[in-house]
This record gives sequence, structure tokens and C-alpha cells, in this order.
Amino acid sequence: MTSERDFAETVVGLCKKRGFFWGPSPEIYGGSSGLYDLGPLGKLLKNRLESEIRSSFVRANFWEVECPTVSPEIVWKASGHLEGFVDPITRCTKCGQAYRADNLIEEEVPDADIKGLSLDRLAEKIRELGVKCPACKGQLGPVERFNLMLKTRLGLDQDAYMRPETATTTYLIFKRLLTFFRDKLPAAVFQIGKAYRNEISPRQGILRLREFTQVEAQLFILHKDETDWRAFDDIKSYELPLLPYKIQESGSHEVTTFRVSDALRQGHFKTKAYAWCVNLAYQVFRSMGFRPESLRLRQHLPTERAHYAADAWDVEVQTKSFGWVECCGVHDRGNYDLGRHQQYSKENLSVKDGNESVVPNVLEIAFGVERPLFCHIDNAYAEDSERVWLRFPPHIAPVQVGVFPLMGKPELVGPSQEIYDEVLDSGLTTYLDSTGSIGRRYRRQDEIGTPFCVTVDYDSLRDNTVTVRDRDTMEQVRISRPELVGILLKLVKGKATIAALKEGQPATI
RNA sequence: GCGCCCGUUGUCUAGGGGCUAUGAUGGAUCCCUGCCACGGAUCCGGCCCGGGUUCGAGUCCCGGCGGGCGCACCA
Repeated sequence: MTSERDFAETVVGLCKKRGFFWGPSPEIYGGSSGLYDLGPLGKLLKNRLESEIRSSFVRANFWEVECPTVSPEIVWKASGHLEGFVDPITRCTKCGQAYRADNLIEEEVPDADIKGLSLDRLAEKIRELGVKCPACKGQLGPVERFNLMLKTRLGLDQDAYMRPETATTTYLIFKRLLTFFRDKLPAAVFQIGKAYRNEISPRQGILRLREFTQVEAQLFILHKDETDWRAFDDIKSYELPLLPYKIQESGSHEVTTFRVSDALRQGHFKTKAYAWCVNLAYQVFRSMGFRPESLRLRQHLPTERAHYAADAWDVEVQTKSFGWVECCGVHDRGNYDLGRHQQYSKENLSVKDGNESVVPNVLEIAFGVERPLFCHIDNAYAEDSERVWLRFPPHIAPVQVGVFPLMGKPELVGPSQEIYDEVLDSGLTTYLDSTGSIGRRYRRQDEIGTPFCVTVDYDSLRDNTVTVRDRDTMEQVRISRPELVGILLKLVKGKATIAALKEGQPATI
């Protein structure tokens, strides 16, 4: 545990030092917890992750939309967030300790039936059952509501809230989407954008934020299509690392690799469409560059599920800082959301299913970007006796190529500048550095995870070649200038390796 | 929100009433340097914020903000 914490501190220290993230923000005013700034490298990394996420969903036939981050109060009344996205809090009148009223009652009187009680009824219940403050046995005060949404105002007098999830704002445009999809379901849409949660006590740095970037994909689907989902056939033989709730209940946390079709047959997933979504969530995380060994899919225990959810699986990433970190939820939201918005807006949000008019169901994949971002840095961290480096997969590394003259001599700096411009033009994120010793420059790039460094030396001037160095092995290979950009692009895409390029080349560089 | 501990250059850190706040690392400029933190010169940068005690406060006290751990919370 202590070593985990030390590790987290080391990683966070590196992140602050090198410009991945800073905070809590605003630092010069002392900071406000749960708010962080992304530095240049963190923003590059986040952009790379988002672009992988985006192309994964696009490949799965999802279409991207963007909605406002603030919506008027009525939306959140309809969605249930105003009522439901709250904690009923009560305080001890003597010692001031605050408690979740419902949890407290359940704890003290396990048989009490308090599901869905109003705040006043909860307070009544506390009196009735004689529940006292567990800390000092003092009298408990009235039950108050603590809403986790950030409130704001539109114009002079319209109450509004920052969205606590992007999903709801996607549902609000369902009619428009239906037209866009030519009145045919399934319709698959996703959104990447900011969401806000007024966490009571954010902890664990960038893992629990009050403002964060959410990715939420919605599959609008008819009930009959959930069990008969054609795309399932494309992925049925894929293997997934699963931790079903039944295994967890038996006290084990052992992951079993299942073929998707076997997991379905054995009842771990209820429908083909839901299984397909769980697989998609997993593949999105693979596309971000997480290794299979550090990923698992964990099913929620029935007791931890949200009340509306028929089933819930999470994608979790293993870290050295915080153990397994929940990064993504896959939810069957049924037709709760569309049904509520139909009711509150009086708009018809149903579709034709044969002769029937039905409100479609929604399957959702939801995650924040900052968690995978941190997990990636955590997973990438490596050190040995002589250096610290980040082993990012090349395609997500913030800076992809470093370009150096062997020494800061004009005859080497000039060509380096030309190469830098050329590599930059190819779309790769590139950094030119001609100061200090060559070793120091390599180490600087190692520490921010740059996978490849190009060095211009005196042989370069003679035979028009440069060396390319591999971050992880520190090995180098000599490449002819005309081939350089093409090879770098292949290296970054993982379609070539330094080791393979070295084969058949003379040992000297 | 509660309890315990903590807050010193960009990062890591010494110092717990007394002259100009310690060291490492880093960064900048220059010299050196024909491939992995070489060396030399010069320079840059810090006591979280606000009150109080004191002749004098990184240092002691109070409050705020922030962090760690535990509790609670994480729809």
C-alpha cells in the first residue's frame, strides 16, 4: 500500500515536472480540489486518446455529436438528476458529523424499508426508529439534499445546471437523430465533451474531478434487436478477460478469458447487443494502447448496480498507483431516459416497431478521458539505475519524434532544422533540441516518452543518412534521408520496429 | 464533511524562534563535447494564504486553502 502511494507520488511528480498536468487549479490562488490543468504534454496525450476513441466508435458505425454543457432545469427534472442525483444528508446537532441519511438508517436498522422516501419521510423515519449519531449519540438534524450538479443561471432568471453527464444531452436530440438516421433503428451516436460533478470530497488527484471530459456512446435500439444483433457475429469469437459477479461473490478476483459467444451462452451477458457493447468498450481501450494484461471487465454485483440497470460491466485498468481503476461503464439504460423526456417535453419520442409505437431502449458505453490518461502514464512509467522513461505505445506518445544535431555546430544544426521541418510536415509531433550533450537530450525525451529520436552526425553530411534511436532499447539504426519520414511514420504506427530495421545492417552506426 | 498527519525554488529535500534559508536535480547563456544525465564559467528560481504571539516567525498559535491516510461519498 505504502509503495503504491510512493509510486503514485513519483508519477504525479513527473507529471508536474514535465508538463502533463498541474493542480489543483488555479494553483496561484491556492487551488480548488477536483480541478486540474493539462499542460502541453497532457493535452497532446489526451488528444491522441480522444482521436483513437473517436476512430474506434466511427469504425463501429457511431456518429459523433456535440451538445451544450449547460441545460435548463426542466431537463434535469425530467432526467431524474435533480431528484435522484442527490445525497440525502443529515448532521448531528451535537458534534456536527454529516451522514448519508439513507445509509445511516439502513446501517442502524437493517430491516427498515426506506427505498424512495422523501427527505421529510427520511427525517421522520430517523425520529421513529430513534437513530442517533453513531459518533456521539447526539440528536440528528433535518435531512437535507446535497445535489451533485453545479447550478448556474441563464439570462436573468432561468435556473440551469451544468450537465453531470453528456448522455442526457444526447437524448434531448433524439427526434433530430431519428430524422438523420432516416427513421431507422438502431441509431448509434456518441459524444465527447465536458461534464461536471460537484463531488463532496474529490481525492486521488486527476482520477476524481469536478470537471472532466466524458465519452458517452448511445445505441438506440429496439428490444427485439437486442437479442438478434447481427453485428454480434463479427465479434463472437473474440476473447475477453471477464470477472463475472458470481466469481466475485465466491470471494475470487480471478479473471477468466471467455469467448464472447461462450460468455453469452453461459449467461454472463443477457443479450447479443449488450455483449457487443461490452466488447466494443474493451476494444476502445485496446485501441488506446492498453495492454491486454492490464485490462479486465468486471461485472457489478447486484448490490452495486444503479436501480434502473438490468446489468452493468466496467472496464478496469490495472495501475501501480491505485490498483485496479474503474475506467468505463457499459449500461443497459432501458427506455427510462427517453420515456421520461417524452413525458416531460410532451414530444413523441417513440418509433414504429411493426404496428406498435414504442420508446426504444438505450445501451450506453460511458467513460471519462482523464482516467485512462492517468492510467497510461502510470502504466508507461519505467526506471532503472540510469534513467527514467515512459514507455508509451508510439502512436499515443505526446511527442513522437525528437530531432537533434549530434552537437550544436552550425553544419549539423542546419540539416537538423530541415529534417525537423520535413518530419513536422508529415503530421508527426516533433521536437528539435540542439542544446547540451546528446545524452542529456536523449534522456529528456525518454522522460516524456518520445519513442524515436533522429540524430544528424558528420556521417550524415557525407552519405545523406541519419540515425534513429529507440527509446526502450536505446538501439540505433542508420536510415537514408529520403526514406526517413516514411520509416518514422511506420515506426509510429507500429508497422515497423527498430529491431527489424537493424537486421542486415552493419553493427556500427 | 469529520478525525489524524502534512504544506520550503519547476521537481525532490535540510532546517522546528535569531545575521544573506540547505543541498540535489532542473532551466538559461557561453565554453567544451564525433552518440547516451562528462566537465568548466556565469546566471535563474522557494518558505501555500491571512491574522495573532514576539524585539524578531518557514519555525509557535488561530483560521482559510490544498495534500495524504482513515471514515463517509463516488447517481
